[in-house]
Amino acid sequence: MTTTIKDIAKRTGVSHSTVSRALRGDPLISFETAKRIRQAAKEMAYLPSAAARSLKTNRSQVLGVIVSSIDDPFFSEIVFGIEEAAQEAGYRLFIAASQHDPAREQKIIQAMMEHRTDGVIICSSSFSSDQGRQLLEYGFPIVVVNHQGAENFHYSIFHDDINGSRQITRHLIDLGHRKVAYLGNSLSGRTTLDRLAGFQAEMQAAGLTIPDEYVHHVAGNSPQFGMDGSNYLLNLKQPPTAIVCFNDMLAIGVLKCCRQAGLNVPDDISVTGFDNITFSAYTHPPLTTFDQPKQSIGSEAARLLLDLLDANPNGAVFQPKEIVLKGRLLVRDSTAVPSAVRNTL
Amino acid sequence: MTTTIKDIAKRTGVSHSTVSRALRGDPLISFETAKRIRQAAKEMAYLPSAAARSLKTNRSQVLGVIVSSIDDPFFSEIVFGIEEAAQEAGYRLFIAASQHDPAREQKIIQAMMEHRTDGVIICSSSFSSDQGRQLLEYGFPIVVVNHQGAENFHYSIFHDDINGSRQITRHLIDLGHRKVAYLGNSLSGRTTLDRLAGFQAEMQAAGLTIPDEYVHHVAGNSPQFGMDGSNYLLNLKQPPTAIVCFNDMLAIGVLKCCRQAGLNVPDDISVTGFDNITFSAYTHPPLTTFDQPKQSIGSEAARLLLDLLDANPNGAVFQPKEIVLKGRLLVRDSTAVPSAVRNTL
DNA sequence: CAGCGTGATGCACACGTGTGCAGACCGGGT
DNA sequence: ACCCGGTCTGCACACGTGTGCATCACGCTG
Repeated sequence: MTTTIKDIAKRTGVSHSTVSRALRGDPLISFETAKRIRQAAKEMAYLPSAAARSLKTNRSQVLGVIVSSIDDPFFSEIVFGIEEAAQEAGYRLFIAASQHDPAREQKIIQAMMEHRTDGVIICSSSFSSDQGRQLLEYGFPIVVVNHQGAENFHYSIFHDDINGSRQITRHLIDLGHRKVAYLGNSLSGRTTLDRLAGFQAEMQAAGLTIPDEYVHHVAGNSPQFGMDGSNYLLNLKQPPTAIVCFNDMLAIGVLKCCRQAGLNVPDDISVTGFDNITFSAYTHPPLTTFDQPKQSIGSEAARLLLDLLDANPNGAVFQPKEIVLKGRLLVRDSTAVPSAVRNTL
Repeated sequence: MTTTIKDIAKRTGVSHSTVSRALRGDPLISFETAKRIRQAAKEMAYLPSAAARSLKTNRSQVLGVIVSSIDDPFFSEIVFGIEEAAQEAGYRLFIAASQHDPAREQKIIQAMMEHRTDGVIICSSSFSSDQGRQLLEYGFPIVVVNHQGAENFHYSIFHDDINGSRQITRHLIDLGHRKVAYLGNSLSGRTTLDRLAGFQAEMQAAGLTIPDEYVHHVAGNSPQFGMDGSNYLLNLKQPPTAIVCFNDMLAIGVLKCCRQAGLNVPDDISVTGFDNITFSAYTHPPLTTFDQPKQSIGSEAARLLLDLLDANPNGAVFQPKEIVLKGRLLVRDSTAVPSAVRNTL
């Protein structure tokens, strides 16, 4: 059996309320008594029951985290940031992966509500707005990561993807590329659209047109999908001289596909990624990418949510808040002057 | 306010006990009443309070998962397997990363105990036996993944690393390698020792000796550590013709280091990994590795734990159980006949 | 008509913790 | 002697759910 405050009360000869107060550090209890009680608690290896406390206080000290998939390194790093911040504040994490499956999402939401999670952080790109509304109706503080459906929720934190994508594109244009394609992931919703928008904006600013077939979407994030997508692009009548990939995962597949097609990166074709996941530094050639501060995004999201929790009990409705983080262009070796231009030098 | 069974009781004109029974599907309640109650519950958007239930039943429907680090793809995939199995059985996951930090581990354990987690799965390589004992004393069912300190716990599930490592080593020996080095991760405890043992056993079986300086350990799992380690090995007076790496993460760093040193893999030197993480198929050259069934390991661990939970309430002590899973050698392009041998052909 | 069994429901308590309120105790000032 | 204020502690109830037991209505049998 686990020991309870009643056991401690019996042993120290006080009431269980006194024990409760003493352990919570209530100044009502005299120092001497509190000391005795703490001592006894330690000796009896007392551990408070989170269930009982949460039942009484309506606070679970748990944050829910909904993520598209755990084994995507991008999300892993964000979760890492969340965990750091949560841990520090004495909160625990309740993590679940939606796997782009609506039925599964529904179960996750239900579970989080049943556990009376204090708040929820959504990093799932495919999160439906119906389900978001459902959470909101229950009064859950929600923070959205990565701009996903941010208009429905009031608190969000995201990376400036449009700007990042513009920088990537600018970099390629500066190198002399004119025929640039975009490879997106149709499952990534808003994020892929933002990056596409940045790409288009910068191309347009440079007076360059984008043939329809140069914008291609695949339905997943793995390198395998990157290979599929680049297969398509490389087999166009007019293949591009550079491919802007939605993220590093796809780019890694693109690199492999190019190699298999006998193309040398970056001499024959340039490839860019996005996110700067760990492995992007170890591809061959190392990937030019946009370094998104993933860990900061996670920890900022957690902090924002925690702030909301501190304020909400008053019933005070916060101002909607958006935090935008900026990353930086990381030029490595997968991009270079296109061969056509090089030959004219 | 959230609705409770009392609210439903008031609305349907029955007692709260009847509601409780009806919703739990107790056959004591007449079909008609149960139907009315279920209907009302749905209309009122009732969601049971996990805290209250868990307080009363002493079951939280939550499994604790302790992992070394979330952003290591190897662990991510194991967690993925755990989640699949847990979700199916109606259990939730409580994930925490120890980051090889004992203080942090202590906090994690405490949190899990306070939440009265139904059971714990430990995937953390650096988990101290003190803390394990602490968990056991509290009567937690524990399943250990990857052989880590399995002798202290009664239920474990792991991959046959010794055999896998032998196969990898055998493969290199068959190719003609005689000067083979092992690059381990000193933080991975038992796992790295098993793989080292397999390596040594197979080398010995082939009548080959291993110079002391051919066994080298680094203190982490990132590719960067792999680069550090291979830097050491390549600068020996007698550098090896093949490097057996503890895992893919290290191997990925080794590949990069070799390239930077102007060495061609596999023509100049062979490199092997272990685990078959997603990226090992996309390195250049694609990595020869040992495919460990990570997802199965996770789901098997969860299933074993769930079995324990079903049985334990009776107080019946289970037989200790070890489940050993086997993987398979995956020969890709990072290994080849050593140049010295090739030249004599 | 009494007695009994059966099926459906309510009563009351329990789980472990937190908290408003009352009350006990003590010392000091009139 | 009385009162007052301050300090400390206990009583009792609450949180939402689950469950043993008593209760009640009903129909059947002898």
